[in-house]
Amino acid sequence: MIVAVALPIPVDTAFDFALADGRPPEAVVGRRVRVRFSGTDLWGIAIAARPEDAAASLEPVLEVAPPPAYPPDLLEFCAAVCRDVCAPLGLLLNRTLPRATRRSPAPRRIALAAPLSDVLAYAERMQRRAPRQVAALRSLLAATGAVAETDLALPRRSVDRLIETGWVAAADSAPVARSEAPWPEEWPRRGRALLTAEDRMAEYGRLLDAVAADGRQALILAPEILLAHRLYRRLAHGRSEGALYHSGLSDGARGAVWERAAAGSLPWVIGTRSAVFLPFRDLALIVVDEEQDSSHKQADRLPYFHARRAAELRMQNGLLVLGSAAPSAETAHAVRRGEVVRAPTRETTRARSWEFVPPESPGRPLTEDLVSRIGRVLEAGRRVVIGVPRRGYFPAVLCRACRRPIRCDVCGTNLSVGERGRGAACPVCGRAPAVARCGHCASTDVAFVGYGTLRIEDELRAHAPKASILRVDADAVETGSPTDAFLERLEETADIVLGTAMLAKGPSLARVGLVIVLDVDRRLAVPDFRARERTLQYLTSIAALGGEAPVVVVTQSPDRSVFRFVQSGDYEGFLDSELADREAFSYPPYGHLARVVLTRNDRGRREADGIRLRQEVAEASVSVLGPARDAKDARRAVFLLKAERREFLLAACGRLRASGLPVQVDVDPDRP
DNA sequence: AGCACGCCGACT
DNA sequence: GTCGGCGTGCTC
Repeated sequence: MIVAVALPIPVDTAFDFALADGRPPEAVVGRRVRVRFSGTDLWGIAIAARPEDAAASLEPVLEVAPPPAYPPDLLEFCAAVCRDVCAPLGLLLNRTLPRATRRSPAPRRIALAAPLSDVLAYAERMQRRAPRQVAALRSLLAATGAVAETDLALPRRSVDRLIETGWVAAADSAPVARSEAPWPEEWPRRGRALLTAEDRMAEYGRLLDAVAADGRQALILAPEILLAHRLYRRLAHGRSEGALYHSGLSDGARGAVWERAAAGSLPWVIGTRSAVFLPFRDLALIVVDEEQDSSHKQADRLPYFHARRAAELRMQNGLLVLGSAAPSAETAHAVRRGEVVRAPTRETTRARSWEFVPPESPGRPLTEDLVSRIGRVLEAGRRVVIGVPRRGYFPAVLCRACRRPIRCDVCGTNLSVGERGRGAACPVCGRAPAVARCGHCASTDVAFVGYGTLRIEDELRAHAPKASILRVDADAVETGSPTDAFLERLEETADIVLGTAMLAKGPSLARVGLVIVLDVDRRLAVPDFRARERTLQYLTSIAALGGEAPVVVVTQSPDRSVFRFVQSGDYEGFLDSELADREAFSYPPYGHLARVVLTRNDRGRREADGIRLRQEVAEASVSVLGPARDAKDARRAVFLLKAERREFLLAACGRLRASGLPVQVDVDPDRP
């Protein structure tokens, strides 16, 4: 048998190896296999098997791992996702499948997993060498369907061996406990629907119960581990048998969920984007919660895929629910085209008052009026929520003479002041020069400029010394993933909660009397065609933290149209103007983008390759923008490919990847 | 992604 | 004369 193996390397081809241990193809396709490749041992995923050709003299498959494994339909889905984003399949397959671990024994039901004629031939051959395995096979041949392992009265090892070699598979374990919940009549059973209520939890719960009542499976995707945990805590209450799944779990824990999903004994899973690749048997529902959140896009490593789009590809025979109080332009566009239906919204948007006020001065956001309002709110026993755009103390250090930023001698990053009472330091390499000196005019007369969470915290302490203040930013939550304990503090103790964008993902808080958003202009000035959309979404979610509390937004230009739409709650009006803008420049959802990063040390070669890159695309229906300089890495030239039709864009990306140019391709980038 | 090969600058 | 830097190309 020749086995095609997808290796964990960024190439599009699978590599062929030979396997001659007599096992059937079903027992190797989808499994992890070990092979000798380019001088080293590598684990890959077997994606196909075919009978041996006469001439083939290939390296052998050295080892076939026991389950978890990919069922054939899941391999096909993974391939479809990779085709959709022009990414190498081998990386996806190898990063997604949990590694096999020794699992605690659980009672199993097993069934034959290969054609009867093959089983008979194998039993014949193995009669002497493995009599107990053959005995098990004969019992299964005699039975109709699955058999409880305990009924075979054979050593567990023999059955393990049969499962490992693929002759036998774990069958559906105990049937899923069925609830009586009927399918909610206002929900379609298939297609795509948008749910815009601020609190969507109860609706998700009803849907989970309805899916369980049908004996099918449901998946809820959250943009981050923390949010998945929060959904799980609220939805698992009173519902047994479900599971949480994300990349932060151990291989053992992920493998256990994987196997339960494959066996069909798992009615629901709540997880992050990797959960879309679980081997569900019969998926009736996928919910993509906070569908507008860019964390649904895997942007840090290949494959660069978006969980919302993967969920669309995955959901063939059921309902896809997109949940968001402020949907993405992509989803809103699909609603207008009738591809997505609006789900019933039980709760109308909360009535809340919005004010847009200018700061005291550019460097001093809190006006006297705001300070006294904060005091009154605290005195009334209510809390204040404050959104600050940056962490640290002074985000910028400028030369007073030439107004240029002071840069780090070592890495060239602009210096800032990260902690109170400290001097300027490099936020990247940590270097703190004894004397900050301007690299341009050599002046040592520098100005500390702007404000971050720490400086606002200091100011508030001065104004309200008795108030307890909780700061939510990357420094306060350390590893970037707030713990449950941290969230409890957020919910219970603080009079003033202030934080960066991280705060907007927090749980809604009780007793809030005022929400303040500082320097929203910074968000609107980001060079990203989604800046307006993202700003509106940020305002929506931070306002939701405070329930019906009034919101004060500090901005230098209170008359911007986006604020008018926020104030009147006219989200549809905002979308009209936003979609018109996107259409004018063929941005998503009217056009498709790919971000192509070309990395080359030598400037001359980089420029020559840039020209070659344009030649490789050479397609009238795909425009190439750039190269733009990468802010962080001078060796990288960034191009943006834009096309109205996706197939042309994907074809161009495919040519680029095959061209040998040192490029990385990100289809549907979350930023331009 | 690794890993080996190959071609150019600073050392014993 | 070599050691080792990176740029290039290949892997069943």
